[in-house]
Amino acid sequence: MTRYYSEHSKVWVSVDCIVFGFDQDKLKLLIGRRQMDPGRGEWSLYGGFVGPDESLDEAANRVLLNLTGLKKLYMRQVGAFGEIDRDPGERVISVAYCALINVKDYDEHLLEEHGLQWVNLTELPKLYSDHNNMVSCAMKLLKQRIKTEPLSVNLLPDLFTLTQLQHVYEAILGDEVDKRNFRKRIKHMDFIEKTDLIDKTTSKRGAALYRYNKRAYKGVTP
Amino acid sequence: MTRYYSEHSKVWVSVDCIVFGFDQDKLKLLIGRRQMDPGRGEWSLYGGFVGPDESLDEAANRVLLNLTGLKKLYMRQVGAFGEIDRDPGERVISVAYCALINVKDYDEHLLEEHGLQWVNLTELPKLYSDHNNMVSCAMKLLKQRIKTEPLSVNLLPDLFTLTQLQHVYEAILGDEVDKRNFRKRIKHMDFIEKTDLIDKTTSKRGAALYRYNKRAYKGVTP
DNA sequence: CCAAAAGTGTTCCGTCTACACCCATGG
DNA sequence: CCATGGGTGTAGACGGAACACTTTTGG
Repeated sequence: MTRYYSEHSKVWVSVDCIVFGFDQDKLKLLIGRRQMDPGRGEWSLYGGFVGPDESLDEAANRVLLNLTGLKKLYMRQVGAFGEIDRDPGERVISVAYCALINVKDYDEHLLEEHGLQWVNLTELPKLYSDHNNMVSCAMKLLKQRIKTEPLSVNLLPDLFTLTQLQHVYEAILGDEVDKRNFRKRIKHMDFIEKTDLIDKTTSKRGAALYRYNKRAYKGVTP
Repeated sequence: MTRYYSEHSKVWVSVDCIVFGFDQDKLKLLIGRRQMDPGRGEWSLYGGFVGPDESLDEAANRVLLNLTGLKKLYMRQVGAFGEIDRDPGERVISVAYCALINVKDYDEHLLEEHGLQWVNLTELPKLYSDHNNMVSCAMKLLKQRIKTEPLSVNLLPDLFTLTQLQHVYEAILGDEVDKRNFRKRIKHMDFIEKTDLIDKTTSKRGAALYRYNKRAYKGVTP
């Protein structure tokens, strides 16, 4: 089995998932209390070791499926983190992935089952190991990508109002956006289409519901 | 030693270096014939395994130092590549790094010593494993970053003419750039400063030499 | 009838783009 | 004196930013 590279040493490789959600006009992060040593009880991203028979992407998908019950999430690699002492226990290299999900899709009882919480990104506690660093790298990516990719729809239900969509932009960019300019920009995006449906829950007048049309998206997928 | 994670399996982790150079108005890549099995003799990026006592960045720096004799190169992580069968020999996860160097700084006899060649990026052969894929990921990054970072100066000598600089942009973007607009843009960049020196080797009239002023660079360093 | 959110256009300014000619000089 | 690469300015297009009022209706 060890035919070629046996003189070199192996290391543990893990994946850590940065799961962003959106609720109450805020960006949230899914974190939990670490359930193993070392660092048991510390706030931490959810992760897992990469097995011998799965690729990095597969490992990340497995962890995310386990965590959310959802397949086919929006998921992107953030990067590899390999400082020698990043993990207090052993030498572990970790590849961070970020995922975007709609908090409402998230099965509430999974929170308890895994001891997880949605926390506001602005109120993030100190996390285990270098996880805070991973989160800020992921945020940088997000801010860049939201300009070119229709990321935002991954954080919303299938049908959403333009006001909701605007709140997602504002939460990611950390800045206010002009409503009229925003709506003008959205009009030019073919992959966000108006439906005939109206949402009456948030206002007396009612707001038009929009939908993401994946097929119409002709963007770069880097 | 194996205190915490012993029930999980380890994998080999390597770093692969995508070394870009610039010469004769073309972007070049440093590749060599692979000197070990499997794949001995195939064109390949230069890489190495990550040792137990070095971080990923340290491993990449070690490989690059070994390869170029140069420290303090411009170097950035491209990403982790972890398909299960990406390496024909064994399961190896590789983290790709890209570096930019000035071909003229490169010690020619290292080429022979390592069996390396500078090849035009446009004439890249099939490389070992998924190295072609790594190269195209690195190119994408480069194209993005050249818009916000003064990457280009890493590919040139300490003193350079604006025409040379323009050729670097053109090579990276793969497109022609208008000379007047380009020079206008450069004027606004404080970190590229004119010197009193004149280069007479490329034209009869002579061209002003410019220099990169690192201290004046107040950009994002992501 | 009024509070609360939805919806809608215009103007201005800065940035990017297209474009063509003169300059200096070595050979 | 001429071929070669170096160097310069202006006008129009385009996109982003600032900005305020009307509409609808549940309570």
